[in-house]
Amino acid sequence: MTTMREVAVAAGVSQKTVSRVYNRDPHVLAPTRERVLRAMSDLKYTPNALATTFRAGRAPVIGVAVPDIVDPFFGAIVRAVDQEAARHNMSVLVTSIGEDPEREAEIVNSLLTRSPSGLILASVRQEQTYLKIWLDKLPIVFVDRAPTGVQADSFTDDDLGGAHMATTDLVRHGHRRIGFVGDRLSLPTTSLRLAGYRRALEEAGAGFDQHLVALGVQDHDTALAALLRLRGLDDPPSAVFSSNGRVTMLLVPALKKVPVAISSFGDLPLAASLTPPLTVVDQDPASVGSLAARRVLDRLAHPYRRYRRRTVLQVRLIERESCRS
Amino acid sequence: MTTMREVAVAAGVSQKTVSRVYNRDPHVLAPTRERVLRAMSDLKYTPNALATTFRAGRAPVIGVAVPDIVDPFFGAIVRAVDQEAARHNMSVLVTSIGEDPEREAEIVNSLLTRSPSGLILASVRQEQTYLKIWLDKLPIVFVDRAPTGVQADSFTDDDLGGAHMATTDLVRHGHRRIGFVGDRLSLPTTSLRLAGYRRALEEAGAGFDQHLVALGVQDHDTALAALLRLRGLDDPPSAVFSSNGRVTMLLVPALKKVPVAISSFGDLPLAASLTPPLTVVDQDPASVGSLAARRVLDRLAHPYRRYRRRTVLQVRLIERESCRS
DNA sequence: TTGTAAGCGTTATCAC
DNA sequence: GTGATAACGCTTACAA
Repeated sequence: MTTMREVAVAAGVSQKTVSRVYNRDPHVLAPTRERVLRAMSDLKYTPNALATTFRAGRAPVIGVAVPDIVDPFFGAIVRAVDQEAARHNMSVLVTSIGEDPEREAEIVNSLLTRSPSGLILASVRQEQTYLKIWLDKLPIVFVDRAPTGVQADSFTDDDLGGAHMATTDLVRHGHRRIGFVGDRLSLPTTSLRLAGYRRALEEAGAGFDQHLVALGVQDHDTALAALLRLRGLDDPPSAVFSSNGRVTMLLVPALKKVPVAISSFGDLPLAASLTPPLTVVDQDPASVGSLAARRVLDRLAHPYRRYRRRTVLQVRLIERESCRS
Repeated sequence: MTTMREVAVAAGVSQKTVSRVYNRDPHVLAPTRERVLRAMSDLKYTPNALATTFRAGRAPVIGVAVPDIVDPFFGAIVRAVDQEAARHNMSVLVTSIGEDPEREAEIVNSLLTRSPSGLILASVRQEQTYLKIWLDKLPIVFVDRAPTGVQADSFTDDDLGGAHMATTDLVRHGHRRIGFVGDRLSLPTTSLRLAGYRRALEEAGAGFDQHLVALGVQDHDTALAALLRLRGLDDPPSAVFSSNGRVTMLLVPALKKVPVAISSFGDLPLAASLTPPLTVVDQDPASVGSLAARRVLDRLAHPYRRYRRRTVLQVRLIERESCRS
């Protein structure tokens, strides 16, 4: 790798002049610039990005931490961030947190150690106070789940509204007993969706029944168990509302054994091709990722500008047939 | 952030001694080490990773470039790399290449500019000679698709064998006219799978018919068009073999309009829950990612050791009902 | 307009 | 065993 110093020698100028030319500083005479440019191309000069980064004190990189990059929802967020970042000559440092809240701080801190210029996070924790020491060092933007215990930007979906919409839709299709199947109430998405579900039921005069709430779904076994428990109730539900796409993915195979109408918060890749086609609340993760990335970039470009902290994106119901049954 | 210099002053030693203590150099007297360690914890010393990286000349990072991170196949590779990397205090720089071969070099070169310690690549190009200048600078490992025009490690699946297996299975279910639906023959995966398909047909005495090969599938429209063209043949196929998971994802919705038996190279998230359940060749992308990451790490740890260049992983057929028709 | 010198925080060299 | 000094490649401050 050839360095600025070498280019400087070749062009018969100082290192600083090469730096100026490279960085398009106008204070260089045209002929000088020509000489330097020639030397640069002759020697195939490429700047050492590591040195620039070191100098700058931060890497031209956006860190992204999500529960699971294989989940198409989070995958879409990461891809959108990547595209937005690429436009600004930035790269994306990703990591999958997993579902264990205990490990998050360690994983994210290790990501932050790499001095990214910004962080985009879908936290699996109930509070994120461990991030406090970082808040004044780089822009941190929460996606999908708003922060608790720290002040930071967030782009989330209208969890309450979406759940309300989906539940109301089930009621409209004649369901009175509707189960809620989810993972952990410690996640704001889940608790908000439960709230939306509950409100819809109450508004419909169908009443809220704690027994219809089945939490703790983590894998195929717990998903099946949840459905079996609901079916075993004295007054079993005729439909269930699944609180997120991951849970729905686990629930779908179990529906073969425990058929029941279903509506899902979160779209799935082949939702329309299932039998019956799945009714879902569509979330547009690409927009979330894109907005989050742009916010990071905006904050870097305009450190003192003020922004709206919390942005809630609208969701829409895609009615298909699984809500009937 | 406190620096080594500050720790050195606090402990009354030289900067180099702090460095030695931090790096567990045994050539430090116990009492000296104690003093330094105390100073480090008093001042909450954390090394500046950017400086270390600059010094080292490469970042503790593995670059990963895949066509599309949202594709669960590639997502699983990325996640596996991430897990393996994390164990070695490395991070992962990802990027989605897209499907345009023209853009790959630019995208991957920009990733390489960040000086990752290694690169894992699922190329969308027919040849990768643009990587030649990098080969002696960092370990490059190809996944899913073996390299052409450059010598590098690769972890791929048994494309020919898997396609042969799936096609033979279709024949066993009574199909004689079997279509091949794919994307681009310039991808080694596609051409190898076509070869396996062809060999299976010839071995079965069913003969190979060029008209049964439908390429160019890129989206829902082209997928449907491919099926329609095949159905319109004088002697239409009773089954199709889909050359990869992405194509299958596009084909599945079209099957509603053009029903035909199908078998897919590449598993899908809800393959077993479709109607009919999809017969697939299962690929285990997590192993591919994990092996690739370990190879990168091994090469970094043992620069002069020799390794097998090409590793082909076995695949297995998961028989479900879509192959019947 | 151009150049000199210093410095970012770490590690390597080589004395002592 | 420990430390002074230089070096990595770039940018900033300041001079000329």
